[in-house]
Amino acid sequence: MTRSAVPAAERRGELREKLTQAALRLIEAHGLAGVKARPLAQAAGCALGAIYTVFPDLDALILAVSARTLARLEAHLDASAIQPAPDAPPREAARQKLVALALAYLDFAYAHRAIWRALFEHRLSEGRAVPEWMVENQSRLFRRVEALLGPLVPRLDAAQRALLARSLFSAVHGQVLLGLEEKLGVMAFATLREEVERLVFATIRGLEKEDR
Amino acid sequence: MTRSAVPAAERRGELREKLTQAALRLIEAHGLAGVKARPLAQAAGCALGAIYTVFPDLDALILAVSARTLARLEAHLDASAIQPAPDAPPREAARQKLVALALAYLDFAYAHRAIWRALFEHRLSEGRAVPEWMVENQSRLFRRVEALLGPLVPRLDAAQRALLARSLFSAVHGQVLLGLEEKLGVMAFATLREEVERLVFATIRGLEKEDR
DNA sequence: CTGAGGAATGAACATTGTTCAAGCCCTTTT
DNA sequence: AAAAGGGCTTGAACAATGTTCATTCCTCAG
Repeated sequence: MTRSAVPAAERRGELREKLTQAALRLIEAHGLAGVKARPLAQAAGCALGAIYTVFPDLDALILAVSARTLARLEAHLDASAIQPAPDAPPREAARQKLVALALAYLDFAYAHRAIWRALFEHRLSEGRAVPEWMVENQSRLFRRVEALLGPLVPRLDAAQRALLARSLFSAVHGQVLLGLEEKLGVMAFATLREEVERLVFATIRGLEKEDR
Repeated sequence: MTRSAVPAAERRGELREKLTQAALRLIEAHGLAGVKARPLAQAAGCALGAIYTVFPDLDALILAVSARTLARLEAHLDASAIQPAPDAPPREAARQKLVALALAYLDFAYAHRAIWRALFEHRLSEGRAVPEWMVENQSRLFRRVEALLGPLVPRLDAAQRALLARSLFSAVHGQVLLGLEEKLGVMAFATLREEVERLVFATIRGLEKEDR
């Protein structure tokens, strides 16, 4: 049995951490395509082969970065949650919270463009399954929206609300995605922010009207 | 000067065509990552180096496929346009057309998943500009939406309508994107179709209400 | 018929991710 | 203290890939 001053398990953990950080910085600097084995090893100060002692392959490393990004995103959404006036009617409170959630999502994507993009750009090599903890993490985002829909569309049952939450999230995601894409022509961030707010609000109004 | 039975220019054109078709089939079979130089040459029945006599690199070839995909998409949208009852009020006609447009977009994406995805997955290597004909092609899609917004939000000026069209397109795009993504859990196509219809309709209603 | 010019070819190169035989270092044993 | 054992680390080597370019082959004017 080993009993060195620094246990093997801890050293492995440190290496994992250093590699994850290095990958994160590489993504921020050069996008997903910038994550290459040799620069990674260099940045983490380890041997080329050492990468493969803590990750089965680079895909797994990128997944680790994605997990961290999702955690950061959730923290950001929590921090950005607003507290409507206590005497506001529940409907109005839910509306405000929903708009604030969408804007917080946009803000995060804007502030951390590169790693946010990596979250969605990264496609696993053909035939590899997405780990279920990743699916679970994504579902949590949908559930945030779902929780706010109750007061707005009380006529819908839980299953329909879940679908609607997913749709709403997707719609906002699409706006953020194309809005931040330089490819389609630049758009001032402030303008994009207004557009997201406008569309979310309009959609809520429309949904409420139908539900009534 | 050359004057062979088959002029050089024509042979080049044929090769371009064969390579584009081969790339298209490869994308359909294995996604963007399936577009590799050697299989391409094999499929097109040409030498490896021949690829580089008609395309500067594989990126350009993929762009050629994308151009074709966009053309197909536009043709599909044209073919799917509906003609509302002639006595329907303009507002109602525009609503129906807008919903039909969104559904046609979804249908195309579903029917040609692989090449549709390729349209958006493909990122140019760092620092390369998107050709402006590509930007122009994308803008045409936005303008389709824009044209239908007139009767629905008459209070908005042209610039605001353009922004709104972009937002609407993005929202539908997001729904289609995440809806077809197996990653986030499967969703029956019929359900997705209903969801798109529901959200577009709700959004229109909400927008009209605000505009009134 | 011939040779010059240009076009096509695929071997060779550069850059990747990934593997694994070899060596190093730490622990245990004598 | 020395040596044997064994797991961990290492980076050279391999396979796959995009791209280039010296060579080859073809075409056709003379």
